[in-house]
Amino acid sequence: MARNKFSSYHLAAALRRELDPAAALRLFLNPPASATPFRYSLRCYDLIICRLAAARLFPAMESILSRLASSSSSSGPRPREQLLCRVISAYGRARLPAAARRAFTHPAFPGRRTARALNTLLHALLDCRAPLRDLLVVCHDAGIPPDACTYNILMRAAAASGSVDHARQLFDEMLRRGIAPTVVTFGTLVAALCDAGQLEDAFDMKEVMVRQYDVLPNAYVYTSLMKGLCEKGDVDAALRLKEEMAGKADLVLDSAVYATLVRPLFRVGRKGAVVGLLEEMKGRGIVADRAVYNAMLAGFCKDEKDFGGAFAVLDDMRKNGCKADAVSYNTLVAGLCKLGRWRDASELVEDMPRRGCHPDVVTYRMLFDGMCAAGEFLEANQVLDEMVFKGFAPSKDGAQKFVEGIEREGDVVLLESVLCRLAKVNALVSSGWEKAVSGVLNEATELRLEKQLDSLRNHSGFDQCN
DNA sequence: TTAGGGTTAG
Repeated sequence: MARNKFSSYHLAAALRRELDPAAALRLFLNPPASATPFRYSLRCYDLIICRLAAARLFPAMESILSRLASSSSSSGPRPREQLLCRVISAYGRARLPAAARRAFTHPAFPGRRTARALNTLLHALLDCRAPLRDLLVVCHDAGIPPDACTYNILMRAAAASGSVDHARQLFDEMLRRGIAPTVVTFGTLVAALCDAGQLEDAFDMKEVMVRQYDVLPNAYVYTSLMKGLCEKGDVDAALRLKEEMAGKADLVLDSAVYATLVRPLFRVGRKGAVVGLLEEMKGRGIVADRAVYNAMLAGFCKDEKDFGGAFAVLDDMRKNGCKADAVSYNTLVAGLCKLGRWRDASELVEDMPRRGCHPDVVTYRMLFDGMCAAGEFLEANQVLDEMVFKGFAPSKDGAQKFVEGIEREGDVVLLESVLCRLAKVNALVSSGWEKAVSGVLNEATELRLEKQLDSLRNHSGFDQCN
């Protein structure tokens, strides 16, 4: 009988099998009956916390952390810092900086914090767009000796705030403290210099890292430099740099290297060279990813205005097992609308779910704006219906143009319905509707509408619209 | 635990 008992080992296996996080939580809280009180292993805590963190079920995750805190205060193995790092990162990805900071000091993890946890927190805060000074305060307060990774994150924060000089100062500081820079340090610095347009300094850094620090440039360093060259309009120099990479046995070319080159080549009218790049990738066994395809879609739609070519790219993506995302489709929708081809855009949007991608708020806004720009307000009205149903609001400009358009149609009933629907998604701009209303409505209707809209603004009268 | 590439609107 004892052998059949459901142990923490069995629970861990069951948690691994259960893909639905809510079901996994129920399983964790109510393990099948066992003769003795159930003892949770650290592994079970680890599994459920990671699952809840990934699913962003934070309140549930916090309650499990509290249980862990009270259970780990007794003797036994301590929760690993790696788990703490998962929790902190999850809060960073969810843009919850205060929660990330609280997690860092959570009593469920009684062990001493190392640079690893500190670095994870710094990175989470950087994800939340925290300014460099906040990160420096965190470093100071933690009292943990920084390592190269700490400095790399701080340098990136400096660059993100637009100060390459500060990034360089941090580099000097790490050298003074005897911390050896890594290839990531140089990758960060080169990218920062390129973003700031300081290409010469970036190329100097590529030399210095080898000569003075014995660190070889990798694909990250090369890709940043190639992008920098393209932005200066020197695509050929970027292509030469790619050849330099190919000539080095220790370097592996990847999809990112090629993605960097695609749009710049389209921009200068060299789409034939892009075909050559794709062939080259194939020859090297590099699979084109979404970044490469999306760059091609933008090239065909915006530079070439060749929608046959763009749709062919979509087909290639499907054939090659690369799933087009909303951005891929939005690029096409935007291009079509810009040329007044809103019918084609509308057909594509309708077909998106069948193709495995649901239109997002950007898709609808572009289609809506495209129809308004073409003066097709009744068509736009249909799109608005779908948007409101999904809780999407049109852009401020789009809503205004639309209301003005409906006003010109002179259909009072439609105008009333439009204003109500716009109000539902908070897209009512007062200047727009007041102007529209004053043009077409008689005083009594105007007064009634105004009342309705006031009550809508006070979030109390949605039923009046139906 | 840290760095590179692409793209839609506003």
